[in-house]
Amino acid sequence: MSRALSYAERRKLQLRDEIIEAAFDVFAERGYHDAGVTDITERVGIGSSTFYRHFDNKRDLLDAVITTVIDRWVAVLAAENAADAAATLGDYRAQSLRIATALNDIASDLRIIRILLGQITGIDREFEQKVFAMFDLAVAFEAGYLDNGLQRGYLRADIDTAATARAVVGMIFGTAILGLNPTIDADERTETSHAAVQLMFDGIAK
Amino acid sequence: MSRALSYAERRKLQLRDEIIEAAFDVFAERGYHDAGVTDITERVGIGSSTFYRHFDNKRDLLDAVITTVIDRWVAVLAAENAADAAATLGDYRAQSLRIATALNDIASDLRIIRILLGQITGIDREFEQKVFAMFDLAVAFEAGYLDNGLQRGYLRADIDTAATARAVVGMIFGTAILGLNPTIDADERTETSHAAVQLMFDGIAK
Amino acid sequence: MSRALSYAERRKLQLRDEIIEAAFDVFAERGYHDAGVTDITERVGIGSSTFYRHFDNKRDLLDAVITTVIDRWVAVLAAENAADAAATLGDYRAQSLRIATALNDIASDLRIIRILLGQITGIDREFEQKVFAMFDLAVAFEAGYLDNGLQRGYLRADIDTAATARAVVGMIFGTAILGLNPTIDADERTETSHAAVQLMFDGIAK
Amino acid sequence: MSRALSYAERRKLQLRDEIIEAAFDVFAERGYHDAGVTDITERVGIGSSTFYRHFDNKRDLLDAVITTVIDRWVAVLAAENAADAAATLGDYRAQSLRIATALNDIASDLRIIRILLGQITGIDREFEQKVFAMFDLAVAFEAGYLDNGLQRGYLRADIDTAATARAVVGMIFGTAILGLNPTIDADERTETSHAAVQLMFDGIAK
DNA sequence: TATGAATGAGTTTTCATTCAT
DNA sequence: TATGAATGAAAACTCATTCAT
Repeated sequence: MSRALSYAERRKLQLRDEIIEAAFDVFAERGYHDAGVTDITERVGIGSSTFYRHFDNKRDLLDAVITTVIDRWVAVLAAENAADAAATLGDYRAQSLRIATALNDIASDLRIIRILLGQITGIDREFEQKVFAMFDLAVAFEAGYLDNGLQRGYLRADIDTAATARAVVGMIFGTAILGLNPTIDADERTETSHAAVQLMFDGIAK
Repeated sequence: MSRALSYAERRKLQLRDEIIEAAFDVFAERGYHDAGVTDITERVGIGSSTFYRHFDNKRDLLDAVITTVIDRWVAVLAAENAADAAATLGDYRAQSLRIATALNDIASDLRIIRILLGQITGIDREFEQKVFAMFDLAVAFEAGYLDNGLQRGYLRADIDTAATARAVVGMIFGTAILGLNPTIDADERTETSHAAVQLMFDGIAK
Repeated sequence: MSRALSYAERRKLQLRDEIIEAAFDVFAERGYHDAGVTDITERVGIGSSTFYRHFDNKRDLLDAVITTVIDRWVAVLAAENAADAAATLGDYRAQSLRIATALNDIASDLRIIRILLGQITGIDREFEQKVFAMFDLAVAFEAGYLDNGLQRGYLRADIDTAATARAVVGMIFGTAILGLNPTIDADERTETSHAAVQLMFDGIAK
Repeated sequence: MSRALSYAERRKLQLRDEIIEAAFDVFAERGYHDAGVTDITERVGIGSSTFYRHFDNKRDLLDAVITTVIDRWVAVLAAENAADAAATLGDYRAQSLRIATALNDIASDLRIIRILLGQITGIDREFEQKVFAMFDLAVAFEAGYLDNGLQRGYLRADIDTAATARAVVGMIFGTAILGLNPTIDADERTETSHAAVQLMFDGIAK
């Protein structure tokens, strides 16, 4: 049983969170490489070396940032984690819309997309692997849903669930990246999200 | 009529191309920021300053690289530029498969995806804009195809062509990014591509 | 009323001054171009990048150096700034000797002459302009003295005060440059200074 | 007896002179350090390595330039080399005016002043020594004239000829440097020159 | 012989991280 | 504990000089 945190300890955790929050801004605005540690500490209003009481180094901060983000994504997926929850096509469509909406909410914080999806290959291999692991997880979830739908018989029998799961997940993250384009506004992002769900279920053919 | 190039001029262009080719490797392997100019010149087997006879600076080289790439992508799209070419759903499906296959061929050079899609927000705003402009172009093409299909009457009347075009293009580039994952092999990438086309036309619903 | 400086602020200003002082040595010994930033930081005993906490760049340091010097020169001239102070030829001769002695004292720090007069056209146009502006100021002062002497009637009526002022100022700085010659010792510099004053007032004709 | 030069030899010497002439422009405009070898070769219209057929290196070219200049200065002084030529004050004054005019003519080519007097301490010790040697020579000449005048009895008996010679030579070169100031025009330079001669003989006192 | 492409040593400058206060 | 001054390693870039054609 963990004892209650002392004031100082709570204060420390809070400052850590403030740093992470500032890092969201700065990493998103300038990109990881261009973002200076002092850019972040100045935004928080602390001295630059205080940063090192909370993180080992700049790379460590990025880890904290993406862990926070990935946890949130995974939570959304996990909230719907009963792969066999959808008994009918209607259930599944409703579930998919819930997920799409939830993910869209997260993605509406464009900083996250900029940091996580915008520089996948621009940091280092470890970073890449983390993002790919998240992709894998999403694909596994999606494949589970599709397999369930096949078993239940409400999906086409001829779909390759693994490949289709990748296509669906690719569409989710791909549209999120397109949504970074400043020429696209929030409404258009929502419309795109809905179009993606319709595409997924019904396709475009008459 | 441009006169024939002298030997020296051809030699110069050839070296320029060798540098660009090496940059494909190095930028893809290490990312733009981590790639040193000397990493590239060493791979070509030239002195570091020779580089500067061919490019103004490292950033200028990246421009040459992405221009090369974007030109190739656009050429693929432009090769199918008759938006009204597809008279029937079958035509359109065939056309889409051709494009998907061509893009997949390009994307099979994973270096391109790593450089162009892997660090969109990690370089600078100008780089971002170039990639987004390419996305816009692809979306405009796709929307044209869809509008044609609507007019011809072989597509569902209820689709939002703009939003659907974004969903389709997002799927294309999104699956390309997923394809960077080393756990995915070339066959799986092809399967994903086919699944994407099927998804697009028929959806998953029975 | 400016509040007292904190210890850290004083420390910072002191280090800045130490860098400037080292720059006097190094710029004088090696010339601006040949002087490396590390030559200066090593002399101060600091790391090379510490320099950049105090100056924007090497050129900025030169500005600080010459500003310091020009301020000193101007202070000497300004200390005698009452152009109409000399009522008689004797007064004026005494005043001229005072100025000559004061300038000679400054010029005895040969580093100053080496930096300021030794590379007038060797840095950039901005540097040139600053030195020329200082010359102009000296000429204006001198012309003021001469005009006063004409009015008071103790100078030859036929002198062209503007041209003569340039000749006098040219002599001052010209002899300072000759004084850089290592074959000339301090005594000879003083003698030259006195000869210059005598020349100025009496000429050489019997 | 040197045999006549072949065409090729004459051509080579001519090109050498063209390079020197271009160097006058470029060294004067940009200063020695900022002047690139290619700036000079481009002005001549030759390839950069052709330069090295005529000069060992960039520094060697500067030597050729200043040797040319110093030779010209010395020729002017040597043209008047009979130190005992002036039998009367009038003779000497006339001689001084001739020298002043001749030097002024040379100095009207401001490039020379910019190169030779503008960066005395900005190149290296050898350059400095050459300029100082030229100063010494001029001082020795001037001291010879003054000694002659003393002996002949047409100059003040109380002048320190060595120190006065330095003052006079300092005035000559000092006013030449002031003349670089773009606010001073050719007429003013001539007036300054005359004022300097008058100052030298008569001083300013009534 | 003349060329200009290639060279690499050298310099300035940046920034994540450490340390003295 | 918090600070920010100090650090030094690293990297882009320049240019006098050489070399292959």
